[in-house]
Amino acid sequence: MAYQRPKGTADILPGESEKWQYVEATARNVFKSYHFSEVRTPMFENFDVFSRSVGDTSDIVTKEMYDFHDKGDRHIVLRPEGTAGVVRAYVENKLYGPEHPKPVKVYYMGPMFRYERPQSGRMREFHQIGVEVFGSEQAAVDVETIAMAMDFLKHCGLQDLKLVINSLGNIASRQAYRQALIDFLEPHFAELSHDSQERLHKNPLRVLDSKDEKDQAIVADAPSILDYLDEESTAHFTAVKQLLGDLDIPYEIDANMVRGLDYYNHTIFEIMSNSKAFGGQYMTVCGGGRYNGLASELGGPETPGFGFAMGVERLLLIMDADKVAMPIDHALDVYLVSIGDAAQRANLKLIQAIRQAGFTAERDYLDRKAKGQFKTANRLNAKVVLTLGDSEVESATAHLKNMATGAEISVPFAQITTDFKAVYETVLAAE
RNA sequence: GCGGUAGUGGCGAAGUGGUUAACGCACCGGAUUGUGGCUCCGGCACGCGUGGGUUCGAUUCCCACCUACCGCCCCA
Repeated sequence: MAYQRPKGTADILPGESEKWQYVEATARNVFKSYHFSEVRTPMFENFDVFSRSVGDTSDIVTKEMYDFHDKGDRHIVLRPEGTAGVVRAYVENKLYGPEHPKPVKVYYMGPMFRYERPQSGRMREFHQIGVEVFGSEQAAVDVETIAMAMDFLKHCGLQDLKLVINSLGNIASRQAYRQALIDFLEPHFAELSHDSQERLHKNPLRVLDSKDEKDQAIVADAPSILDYLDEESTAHFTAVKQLLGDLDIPYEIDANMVRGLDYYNHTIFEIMSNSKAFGGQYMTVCGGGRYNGLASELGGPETPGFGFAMGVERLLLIMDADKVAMPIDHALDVYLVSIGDAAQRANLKLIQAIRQAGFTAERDYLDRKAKGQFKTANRLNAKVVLTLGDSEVESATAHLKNMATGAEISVPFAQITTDFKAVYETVLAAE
């Protein structure tokens, strides 16, 4: 094989691309009903946009970014996630200005890049559908946005979803907890896994997330962040839980759940699926939360924010495993069969007229025999086949065959070019 | 970054240190000068992931690399 696609990338071919379109269209529809608008930001940003926002001790920044220096010696990175760029755009374009009604609600969909070892549901170039809401601290924003994510996944046919929430509290609460956690873990330092030792001082919350058994045993007795929430943080989290209850959205609280990105505070959540696609294990399809303070971190005014992102590859994996039926439209209205050069020429005008009339039409381009052309028409599921040979060209009349019934009728060219809709209906009615 | 498994035509899949690399599906052609299904006949890998090495000879043995899949790490 002369050329191969880069490791961890995929070609999304016809047959597969229709599924992507369906998922994307579903997202647009659902998001529209919540009054979100699309935003499109660059696929690469300055390095600082991510190191500032995602956190320079995060795994994403320390080892997973596709970064390089361009010909102007700018330090560029292919975006590893969507939020930072959207926040940058929000600030740079002053969407915080008074002429923009608050909250500003946007969604995006597109490729993200992380330098990782590919696995099922994890690619180096992968795709996310995400949303961001700027300008409101209200718990209703958290809850409605979570509800929208659930809504979307249900529209995609997903069953058995589990919503897990937690609160990281505001900056003060988080700082207090961070210290408490360090104080708790330090006596156990020698027993911790290597990774957790590394993280203890850089990002102790991540130790909570460790899958190492010994770490988990230690962490089991660690203080809970929920006990360190101050009054404001508690009030917010309580409101979130109440509103989820009002909407009858079931959820679990996992006080050990953290996020890989540093910018989160207050509510964080994940939506998980235990689909066969992941061997019955729970796998996260959607993750997000609140990120008050990120906009100011990127040079804008203090602005509360809330958002989520979901992995399209993972979503599609689940939909495949769960055999979700997608209404994919492959309909071909007309296939044109022509025998001989004169017929081919005549067909050109007819097929264009048919397409202009709003019908889907295909023909043969390989000079195949009539039989071969009919076989193709059949395989493409053409509803009607229009046949043309020398005699038809002479009489300026085409044969139209109803492929379902086998009935055939003759129609003058003039009628086909001027009113194909009527012709088509006549053929379909032919027994 | 670490560990494991694998890589033969468009797809699935057999196979061997040595003349022409099974078979199935798909596709193309013919039987049927211009009509879909079935059947029958015929065609379809100068090649066995890539590059080296061993050998008189390698798809088969050895090494490296690449890629995919699974797990770790982490995440969507």
